[in-house]
Amino acid sequence: MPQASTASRKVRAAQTRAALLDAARRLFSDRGYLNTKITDITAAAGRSTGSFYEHFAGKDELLQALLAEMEDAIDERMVGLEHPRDHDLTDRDQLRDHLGVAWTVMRQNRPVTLALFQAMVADDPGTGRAWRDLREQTETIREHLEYLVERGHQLPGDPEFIAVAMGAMLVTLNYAVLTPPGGEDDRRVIDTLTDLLLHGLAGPASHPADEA
Amino acid sequence: MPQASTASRKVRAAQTRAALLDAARRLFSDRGYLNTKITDITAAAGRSTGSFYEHFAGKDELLQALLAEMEDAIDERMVGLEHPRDHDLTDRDQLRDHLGVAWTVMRQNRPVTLALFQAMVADDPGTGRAWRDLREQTETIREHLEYLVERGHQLPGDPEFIAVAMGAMLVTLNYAVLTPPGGEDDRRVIDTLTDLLLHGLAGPASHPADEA
DNA sequence: GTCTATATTGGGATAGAC
DNA sequence: GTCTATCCCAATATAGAC
Repeated sequence: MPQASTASRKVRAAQTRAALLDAARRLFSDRGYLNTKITDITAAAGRSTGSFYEHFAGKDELLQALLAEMEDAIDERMVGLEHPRDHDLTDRDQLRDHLGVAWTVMRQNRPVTLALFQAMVADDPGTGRAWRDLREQTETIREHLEYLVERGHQLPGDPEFIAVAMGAMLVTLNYAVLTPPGGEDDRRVIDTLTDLLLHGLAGPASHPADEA
Repeated sequence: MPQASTASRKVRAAQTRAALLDAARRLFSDRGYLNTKITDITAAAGRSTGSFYEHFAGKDELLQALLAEMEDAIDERMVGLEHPRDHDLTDRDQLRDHLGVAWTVMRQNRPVTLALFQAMVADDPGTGRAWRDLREQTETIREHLEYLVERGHQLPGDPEFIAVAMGAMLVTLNYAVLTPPGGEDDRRVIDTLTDLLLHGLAGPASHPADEA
């Protein structure tokens, strides 16, 4: 049975770990993952370098921990929500819903999504990691698109490619757009992307009847 | 007036410079810009480190030189080609033409475009460089979109944002797609992107009359 | 201009006291 | 577990002979 001192030791360890993760998040969203040094994190967290390695083997492992935390948070919010394969992405509301969730999650976890993006791009291009990562991240979208194809809908091309292309646009915009999350800007982004991806630059075709 | 030995000296210097640029191009497309060390370049070029600094102040300056070479090559091929603002990107042929040129140029200069992409993403996110770069690279598209708006066409959102979103998709796909340039794959990519951006996932609207 | 050899530095990682 | 102090190396950059 743990003594009081042992327990308190554990608590402090957890505090340190949390402080490191928190400092990392703050730094990542500002200077980015690549330019943030381990010493920057420890300094911002008010801990020592030695202490860092007691908790993480390196910066990449810390990023994995942040990712795990993010996924836990998402799972918690999504608990019990069914997500059947047969969503119709050519339905505006359903498409908007998907893009909205994706965008919101990315924005709310910007330090992490941004770090993952940098890590992906910093890797050697020849490894094909970028395609693999994008493919994984857009798995759900791909399934929905494949479902559409099965039902006889004519997509502009290969579902896998289209899904990756959509993902590429989203993650890069998430990186490039600086406006703070949760505001009016997010709504506008989601609306624009929805309409762009639904009907393209040409817009919803105005039926001859409408013009009369 | 330069002597024979002086001229030959200049020639050898130019050769070295060219060898360094060439080696860099080869390495960039494989391991990427960020992971390529200056010593890698000099080794691949069969020159010494000291010699490198005689030609470039650093890796970033070498990249600028590569960029300049690329722009020269483009200018040369585009010489005399008018590019009026009043292109209609809701016309399939014109849209496809723009996307095709953009994609082909990126692919043919993949070492450079890839390096520029990595450099853009590696920068601190807070500086807004990503948005600025994407905005610049899509200037032509933006102008065409603004022209459409002026003519009363309803775009899915702000022209600047749409142009950047299109650029984000293109440059990230250029990074992620590994297939060699110039092949059948390029044609398919261009076709898919054209149709996706023209009419979206829903596809060209089938008029009620067509279904009868 | 190009080379070899060396200086320099930033930052990741560990040793050992507490 | 946390700290301070130190080691270590990779990679940049320079010095100086040729």
